[in-house]
Amino acid sequence: MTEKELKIINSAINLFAQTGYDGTSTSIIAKEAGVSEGLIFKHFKNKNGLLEKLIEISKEKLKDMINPLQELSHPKVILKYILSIPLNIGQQEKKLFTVIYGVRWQINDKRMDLLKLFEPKILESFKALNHNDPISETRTFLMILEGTLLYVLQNDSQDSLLILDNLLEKFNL
Amino acid sequence: MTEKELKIINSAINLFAQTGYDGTSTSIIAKEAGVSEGLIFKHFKNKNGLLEKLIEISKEKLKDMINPLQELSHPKVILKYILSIPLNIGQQEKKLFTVIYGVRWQINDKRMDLLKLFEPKILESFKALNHNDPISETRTFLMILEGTLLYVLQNDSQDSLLILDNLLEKFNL
Amino acid sequence: MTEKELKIINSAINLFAQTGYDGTSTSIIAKEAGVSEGLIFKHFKNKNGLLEKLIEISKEKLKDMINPLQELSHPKVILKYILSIPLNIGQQEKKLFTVIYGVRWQINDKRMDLLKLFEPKILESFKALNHNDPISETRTFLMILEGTLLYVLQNDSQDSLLILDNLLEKFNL
Amino acid sequence: MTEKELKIINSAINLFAQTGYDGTSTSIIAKEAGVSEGLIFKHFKNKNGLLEKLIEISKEKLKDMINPLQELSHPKVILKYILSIPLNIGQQEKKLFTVIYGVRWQINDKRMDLLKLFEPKILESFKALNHNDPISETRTFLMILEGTLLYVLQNDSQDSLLILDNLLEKFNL
DNA sequence: GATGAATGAGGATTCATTCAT
DNA sequence: AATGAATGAATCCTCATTCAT
Repeated sequence: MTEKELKIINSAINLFAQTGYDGTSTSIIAKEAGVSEGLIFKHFKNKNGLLEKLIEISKEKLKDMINPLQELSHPKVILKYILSIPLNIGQQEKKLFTVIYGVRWQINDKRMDLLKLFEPKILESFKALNHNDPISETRTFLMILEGTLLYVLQNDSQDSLLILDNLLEKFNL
Repeated sequence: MTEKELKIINSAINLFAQTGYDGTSTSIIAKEAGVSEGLIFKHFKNKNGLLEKLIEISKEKLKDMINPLQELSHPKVILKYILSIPLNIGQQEKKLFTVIYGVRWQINDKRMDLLKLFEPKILESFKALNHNDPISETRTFLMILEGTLLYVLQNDSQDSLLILDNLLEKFNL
Repeated sequence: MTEKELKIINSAINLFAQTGYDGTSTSIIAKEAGVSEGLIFKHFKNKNGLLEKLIEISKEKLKDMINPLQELSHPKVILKYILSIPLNIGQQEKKLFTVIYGVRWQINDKRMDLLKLFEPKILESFKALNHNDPISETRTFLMILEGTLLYVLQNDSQDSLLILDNLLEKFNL
Repeated sequence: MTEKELKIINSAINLFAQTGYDGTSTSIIAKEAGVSEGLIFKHFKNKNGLLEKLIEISKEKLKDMINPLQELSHPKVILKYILSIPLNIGQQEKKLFTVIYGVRWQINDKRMDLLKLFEPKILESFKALNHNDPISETRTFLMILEGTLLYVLQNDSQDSLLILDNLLEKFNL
């Protein structure tokens, strides 16, 4: 990955997050990145190829967030940790996820359902806790997780802790 | 409102919901509506004017959903009712809200925050219930409400009742 | 067919004949025609659609050349007439056929084989003349017809009559 | 001439013959040749330089075809031989000539008129045969020669002998 | 109210070409 | 000799929008 390739990616993240995929021209991306427009196509083949790259990067980031889960064993701790994820994401991740959400409504692709990645872990945890309807509870958990993520993406709130406490209580965690 | 005007609106709702605002050309809308392209501009001035119309319609629909609330007095009943709203919306509303969500990420406009409309009622209800932190609880309630709406928009689920029960329990309703 | 549509077609014929299909940009065509570039695409969908139109027109012209054949009955007269066709085409037809020939090497399409249209008439005539191998003779006739057309397209010769006489002699016509 | 240079030339012949000069990008040529795109420009300066090389090669091939003529003395034999040339060319030559023909309509260059090379020999032969209008007959001969070449380039026919016989008869050869 | 011909700016993409290594 | 990253002009095409009828 050359330096200019990286600059393109970063400009794309910023611009797609601000003005959306369709609303961002490749020429602006190039200008912002200080790069010729042609280079975008050399590296990513397509404007869409550039988007695909961002999706791929998002997946990587999410996997990095899941990794620590492997070392946790207690189900309550696992669920706590998952619920805290949306409230702890950094600026770069926020932008990336904003891009994904902005595009999700045009592109019907399972890969867009980022949080689905957590489903197995959540289900397994509720089972371990002997919840009487773990499947429903998992669905609700995911819905709330998504609501939280959406809130964070749009509000840059400071009271993450307060929000988290409130949510934990709802799930007796 | 002429018949052709209505056809334009309906085509716009369907197409914007499917392929997004930017992804839908005025020419396709016209073709779908069986109407000349020029007519769209006669009636709505702009492609954006057409979108504004859809937003306006969405607001109307939401107000229709809030109206019954005026006749309810018991706070628990009010909150129950609000939570049930996303789970009971019809096909047309679903499409409209999908349009709004698809556009929300490019257009930073308070009017896009549809559910904010319910905030006063929710806050008032939690206060009436003597909740010890009604403001936080309202925020959480709204987050979950949005998570629910998102889920409904994307999954056309059949078990609305199950989901609702599960959510009510979380708020002791 | 509007006036501007016609202007586009004429500019296309001239430019394609001069600089080839690939060598002619839609923007030059538009400029030459005194028309906005977009109009080309409104009317012909594609640059290729414009080419298709020219091919279609060429076919029409050829059919107009064949029509008089229906009224001829004597096989020798028919063959004479066909051989004279390349030598009598006008300026506009010359340009059109030049376009077709210029494009024929990239596009492998039966429709490009203009002279094939005459094959049935030629074969029928040689049969009527009791030629001992009418199929071979037809092939040779077509080869020579094409050689003649090519010569005319590239040389704007004045001695059509001389050439024709020479050819007629070869076929005992 | 390095091995890679040769590979470039061969790829160019194949691709230009298939999709035309304009229709073939230097990048495809490079890919097909298994070579970096830059190398094309190192060796041939230009895309056009590459074409010039192919034209040059074509001339060589034609000269190789003419050479045996020097050893022939009888005019009828000479004309026979010339007429047989288009019917005996190999695959590689076919492709090369197809390239030339494809480009001939854009580039107005005498060098494109391949068969002109034979003119002196043909004229001289008809004179030796005491033809009463050797100039006209030469022109006709060249026209037919070109028609034959065109036929061969487009039809990969198997009955070369039959065609040749038929042509010879037309010239009393 | 309605049409459809016409516009022109802007968009994604391709392509020949250069240059440092 | 050979690579491959990088360029920027040019190309085809789309799209919102206007206007005469």
